[in-house]
Amino acid sequence: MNSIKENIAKKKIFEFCIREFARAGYANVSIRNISKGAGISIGAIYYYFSSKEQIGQFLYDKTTEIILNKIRLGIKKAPNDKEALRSIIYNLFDMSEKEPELMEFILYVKHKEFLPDAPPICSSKPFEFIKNFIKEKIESGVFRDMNIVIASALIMGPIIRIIQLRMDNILNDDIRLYTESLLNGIVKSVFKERA
Amino acid sequence: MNSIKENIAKKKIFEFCIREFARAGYANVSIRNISKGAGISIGAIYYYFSSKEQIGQFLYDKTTEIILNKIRLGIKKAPNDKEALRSIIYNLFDMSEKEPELMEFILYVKHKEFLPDAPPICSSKPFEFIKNFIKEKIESGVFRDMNIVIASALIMGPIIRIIQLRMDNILNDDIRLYTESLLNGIVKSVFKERA
DNA sequence: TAAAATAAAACGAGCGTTCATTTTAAAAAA
DNA sequence: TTTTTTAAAATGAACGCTCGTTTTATTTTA
Repeated sequence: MNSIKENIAKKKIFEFCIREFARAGYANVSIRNISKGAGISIGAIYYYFSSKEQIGQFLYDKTTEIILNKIRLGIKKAPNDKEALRSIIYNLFDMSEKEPELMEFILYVKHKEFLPDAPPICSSKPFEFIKNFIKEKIESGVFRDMNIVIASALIMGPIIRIIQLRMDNILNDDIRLYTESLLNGIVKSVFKERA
Repeated sequence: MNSIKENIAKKKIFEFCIREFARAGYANVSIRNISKGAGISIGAIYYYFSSKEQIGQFLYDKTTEIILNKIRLGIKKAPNDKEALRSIIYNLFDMSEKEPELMEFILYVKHKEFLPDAPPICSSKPFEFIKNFIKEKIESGVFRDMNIVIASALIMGPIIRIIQLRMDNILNDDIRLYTESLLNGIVKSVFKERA
C-alpha cells in the first residue's frame, strides 16, 4: 500500500536512526537531528510517523524480524545439532560484522525508553526462537539435562559477550574467525559428554 | 575533608540517581527529578556537584570501586582455582540480589552518555581485574590454552547473561542458587580436561 | 483539480545551569 | 554571656535553549 516515496523516506529514516539511536541513545537523538541526518523534513517525518516513539517501534519491529529470519534459516539448513549451534554463532557474528548498527541497536539500545510495553530484548522473537531450540535439545537428550535458563546463558552469554567486545572496539579482528573456538567451548559446556 | 552534611547529601543523591539512571536512563532523569527525589534543592546539588555529568562520574567511580573490592577479596580468600571462579560468580550474583540498582547501573546504563572518555564497562577496573585472573590461569595451564578473549567470554558471558535475565524479571528465583550449576558448565568449557 | 508530500514557522513544556538571596551555625568580639 | 561577624549551606525563580509536536502554507504528483 505504501508509495515508493514513502518507502524511500522510511528507509532513510531507518538507516539514520538505527545508527544514531545505537550511538547516542534514543533520548539524545532529536526529531531535528533525524530530519537533518536522514534528509527528510520534519513535516514529512510526522506525515509518515505519528510520533517519535513510533519510529522506535518501527525500528524494533524491522530489526527483530531481520535477525529472526536469518537465525531461523540457519538452523533449518543445518545437517546436525552441532552445525545448528554453529549457524547460530556464525550468523550472529556475521550480522555483527556486516550490519553492526543493527546488532548494536538490538543489544545496546534501551527499548523500554520508547516501547514501554515491549518485552525485554532477551524475550524478543529471535531470542525466543533460539530458546526453543535449546529447550528441544535438552528434552531430546542432545544437551546435558540442565535448567534451560542455565543452558541458555551458557550458549548465548558468550556469543553476546564477544559481540559486545567487538562493538566496544576491544576486539579488532573479524569475530567470525572466533566461531570455531567459541563453538568448541560452548559444546563442552552444554553437550552430553562422549561415552 | 567532606563535612557530614555534604556526605549525607551526596549519599541521598547517590541512592536516588543509581536507581533512576538504571531505570529511566541518564538523559531521562532531570536535575529537577533528582532534586525532588533525593530531597536536595537544585541549588544544593550544584553546590556539591559542578554539573549533571559530574554526578554520573561520581556514581561510576563509587560503583566500580565497590564491585572491584568485593571481587578482589573473594579471589584472594579462595583456596583454589575452582573456588576462585566460584567466588566471582557468587559475588556477582550476591550483589545482584542485594543491590540490584548498583549492578543494573554498571551493566545497563550507557556510561558514554555522561562520561565521553570513560572506557567501555568491560574495561572498567573490576572487569580488568577478572580478565587478569583469567589470563594468569591460561598462562599457568589451569585453563585450556585459548585466546584470552574467548576464555573471558565463556566465563563472564553466562554470568552477565544470568544477571540480566534476573533484572528483566525473566528469572524469579534468587540467582545465587544457580551458582553451582553455572560453575559446572563454565568449568567444563574452560578448565583443562581431566587426564 | 484533488490528494499527497514537503517545508517552515510557531507552540508550550521542560531542559541544565546560574545567581541573588536567605538561612544556619559556628567563631570572634564585646 | 551576649552580641556581632563570617562563611558555609541551601533556596528557587529566572535564563537561554532545545525538545516533540502542531499548524499553516506551498509545491508536487496523479
